[in-house]
Amino acid sequence: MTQNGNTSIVTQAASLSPASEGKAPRTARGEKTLRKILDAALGEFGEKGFGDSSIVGITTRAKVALGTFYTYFDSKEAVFAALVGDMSKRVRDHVAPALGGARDGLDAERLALEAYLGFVAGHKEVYRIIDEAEFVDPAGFRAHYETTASRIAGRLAAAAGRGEIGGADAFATEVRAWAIMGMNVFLGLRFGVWGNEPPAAVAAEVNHLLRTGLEV
Amino acid sequence: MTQNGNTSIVTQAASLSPASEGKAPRTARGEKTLRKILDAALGEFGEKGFGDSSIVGITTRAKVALGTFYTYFDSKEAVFAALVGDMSKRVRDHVAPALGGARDGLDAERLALEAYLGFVAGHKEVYRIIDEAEFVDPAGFRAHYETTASRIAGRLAAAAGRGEIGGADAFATEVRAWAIMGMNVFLGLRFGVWGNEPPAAVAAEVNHLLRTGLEV
DNA sequence: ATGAAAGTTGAACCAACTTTCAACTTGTGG
DNA sequence: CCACAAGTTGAAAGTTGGTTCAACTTTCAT
Repeated sequence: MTQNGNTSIVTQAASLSPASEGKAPRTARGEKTLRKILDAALGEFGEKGFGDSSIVGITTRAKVALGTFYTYFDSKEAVFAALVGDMSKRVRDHVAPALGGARDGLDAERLALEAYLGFVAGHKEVYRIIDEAEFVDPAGFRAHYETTASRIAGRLAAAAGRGEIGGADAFATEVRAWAIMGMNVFLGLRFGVWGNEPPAAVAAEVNHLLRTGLEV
Repeated sequence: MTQNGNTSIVTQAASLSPASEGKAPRTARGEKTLRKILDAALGEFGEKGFGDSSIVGITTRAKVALGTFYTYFDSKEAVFAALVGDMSKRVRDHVAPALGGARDGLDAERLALEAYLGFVAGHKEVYRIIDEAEFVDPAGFRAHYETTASRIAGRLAAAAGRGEIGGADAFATEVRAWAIMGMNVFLGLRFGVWGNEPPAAVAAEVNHLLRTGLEV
């Protein structure tokens, strides 16, 4: 339940290996070790949270010596920050392709929520890392949500441009974007992390709300 | 900016002094000390976050000896949990009265958001404590949001009963409630904690969305 | 007034981590 | 095939901060 079958979620994140300043691996061996550490860190942080995690815990999981950790990172905070970046990208990369078959702007939001809920259910650790970033890596946290909100706002503006939804100035658009993002995140917590209700059902209900509102 | 003028937000929370099991104060003096510790803890946690806070930091702020802390609490986690309970109640107590003059069910939600935004702007520490509870006091965190969601769901059900909004089964009502709550929390972060846009403007925009949706 | 209960104090103890480092191993380019 | 750079190792030093406790002070009921 805690971990997904795939051992290396980080590995999939291709080239980007954001180690600490001036600590990038220079050989294939080093790169492999760095990945092992990142994977282990994801597991450790996801399971225990930042506070109860330790570097020994990470290196033990990664099956490398304690000192090796410092070859790639300056501190516990640094690995965490690296992970936040990776996870942020990972969520984006999972949701983006789902928008392809959208019939209109609001359908895109429905698909986005559905994809997000599915992702969260399968990767609770990722949800947790991003949430905890508020306290461990505030800059990364803020960057993640501001980027996400901008993306939503962009979609809304496009839909407004196509005459699908009511137009709005910059302020109203930002309010709408943050509202939608907040909905998504909390629905992810309730129906993805805590419960496991079918994403499509949740997304459908939300889409109805988004389209026509609640008033009779 | 960090702290509000009022020294003792906890003090206002009247009687409830949720110290650790079997550690309730039995005299007036003890009660006063407990309040000093709770106030200091709120300041410490709100400023530094749980991880960077220390019990020495708390007792220093409270101007009591280190050992005194353990007269009322079993651990750092225990004070935090006590605070989460207090803060949860505090938010509720600030929002509830604002609903009084609502014209209808959805107007109540508008007023609730407006009151919440105002509260958050003035008490960023409270927002932070509740958010960090996800990792320090998961049970308290969950209780807070489940309670809040139930309250919103109750209001929606009542509005539906009065024929103001479209009816919905239990599932749909819960989805709606969590969606509204998520919106509120994220708007609180963006426009209350990070920015300070006028609550009324934000709430008005959201209410429009909630009433008639985005579709033209 | 008085003694038992409640509360306060802070030095000292201790467990848990982070971080460093000098020796050792592996891989690779010339 | 050799030499040097890159990477790895884990014991040990160093730090931090939570928790304990026995002595001391204050409160309050009788």
